[in-house]
Amino acid sequence: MAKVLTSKEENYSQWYNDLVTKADLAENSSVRGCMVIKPYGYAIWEKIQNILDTMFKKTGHSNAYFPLLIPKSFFSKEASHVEGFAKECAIVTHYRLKNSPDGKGVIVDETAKLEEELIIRPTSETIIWSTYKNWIQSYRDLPLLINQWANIVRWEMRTRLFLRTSEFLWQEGHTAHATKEEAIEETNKMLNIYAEFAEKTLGIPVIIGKKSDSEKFAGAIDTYCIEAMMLDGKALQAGTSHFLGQNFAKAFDVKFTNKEGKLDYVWATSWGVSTRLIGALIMAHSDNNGLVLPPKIAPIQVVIIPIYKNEQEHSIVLNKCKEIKEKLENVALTVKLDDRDTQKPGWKFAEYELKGIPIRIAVGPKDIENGTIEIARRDTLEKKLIPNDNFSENVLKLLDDIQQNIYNKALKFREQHTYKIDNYTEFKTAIENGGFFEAFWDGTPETEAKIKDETKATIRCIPQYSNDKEGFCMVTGKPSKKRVIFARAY
RNA sequence: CGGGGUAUAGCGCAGUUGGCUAGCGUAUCUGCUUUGGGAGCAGAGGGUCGCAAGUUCGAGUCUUGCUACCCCGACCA
Repeated sequence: MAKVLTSKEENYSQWYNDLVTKADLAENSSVRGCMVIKPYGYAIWEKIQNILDTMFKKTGHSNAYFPLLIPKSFFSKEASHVEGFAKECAIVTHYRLKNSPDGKGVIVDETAKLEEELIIRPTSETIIWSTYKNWIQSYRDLPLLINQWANIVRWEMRTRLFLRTSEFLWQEGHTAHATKEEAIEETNKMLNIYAEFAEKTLGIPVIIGKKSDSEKFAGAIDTYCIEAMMLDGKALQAGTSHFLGQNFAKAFDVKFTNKEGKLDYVWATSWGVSTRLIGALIMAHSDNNGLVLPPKIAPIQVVIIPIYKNEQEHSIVLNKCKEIKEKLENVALTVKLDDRDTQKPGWKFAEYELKGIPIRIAVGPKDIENGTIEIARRDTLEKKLIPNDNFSENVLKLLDDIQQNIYNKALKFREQHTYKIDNYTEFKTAIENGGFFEAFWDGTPETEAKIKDETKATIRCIPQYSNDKEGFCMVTGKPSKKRVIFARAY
């Protein structure tokens, strides 16, 4: 087979870039740092949207849409929020262009300067909370459970397709509650939804935990996250959920009358996942032949390729393929029949492997004669012949197997690259090869900064679930309540 | 914003001490043969050599300036 991808052993980042472009997921645009998401990549995003959206609706959330542009003054209302985002905001200053005097193109019309400059949203807390102020008066208006699917802009220094781009797509949930407990419960609920989605649908095992103060969202009391391990041993934050306390309610004066008739500030949460999940999907499962997609997220689950020598064989084989397609569609699978005669079967095999289609079915004259079909699975690259009657059940079962196998493989990989470590000198060496390191930390920002400075590793999260006893910080030797996860991260 | 690199056909690249008609692979188009793992042969089309100025009889090649992009840092989901 012709080699189209750089192997991931040879150059991991190049492998990733090759994969994204060759599998036709996305490409760089003429705007620096912004990507064009191509139809196949966007189809994956649509699957992510559909499945998550259903989960949000089931838990009582509704979608709404807030503006792209936010008055600059809104930003200064919550101190740590401004500080966190100020350095990466795009600003709209004018509203009109005019013909350039030299006749070459257009220039900004300086007379059309905005009274108040507008910020292109890097996140929507401020515009949303300024709106919620008018929506909430009484405990009867609560909880307010809103989500929006949107694009946002953060002016990034260095970008990579899906993992970090200046503009990206995401969903952001913003909820308001009458009590602290209820808001905390919401924060956890959404975090668990993300974890379930990552594991069950994307086949990516995640560690659920809490961020240290330095990694916290600007404006949050607590930030929780799910962290996944990529195939190079680096960590990727796959979703976040924030308990915002009353910070934004106070900043935007959102008060309600409680059951006792007293005025109080509401309690808030926000939570989000982005197109970065597509990057996670790629780097969690793929191999040197291309993308490997879990069946539940694959835009096409089964591809059928007819094989024939002449027109007569073609019509017989094609009829069989159509019959197979129909049967599989009857059991709710998404199936593509690739009957193009402009490409040869071998070319198609390689192409659909590159694109990560979970199952490939090939039908040729020999199969018709023997009453079989050839079925190949993408995750293991195994091929086998199965009887051509009653194959639907086989296919369904195989898809389940693939989904499970992809998850198991990723989990095993993470376990093999997760280490308990108590000695900082050993840590400094070991971190070079990637992986997650469970280590005791004294809980101080100083120690955290020292480790980051010396090793580029950060605390990915303080895990929610662990059965560790207390110990001593690997750097300072001070007492520590539990182990935290250190890793280098995307 | 620092340090390094690149810019030649859609994509990936070569082009020597300046030398006359700018080439290779791949993709594209046409025809024939092929079709169970990225087909073969024959032919064809496709270029402001990043932009601007300079040196020269002559510049893809040398000089200067500019611009864009990539990689490594700082910043970040």
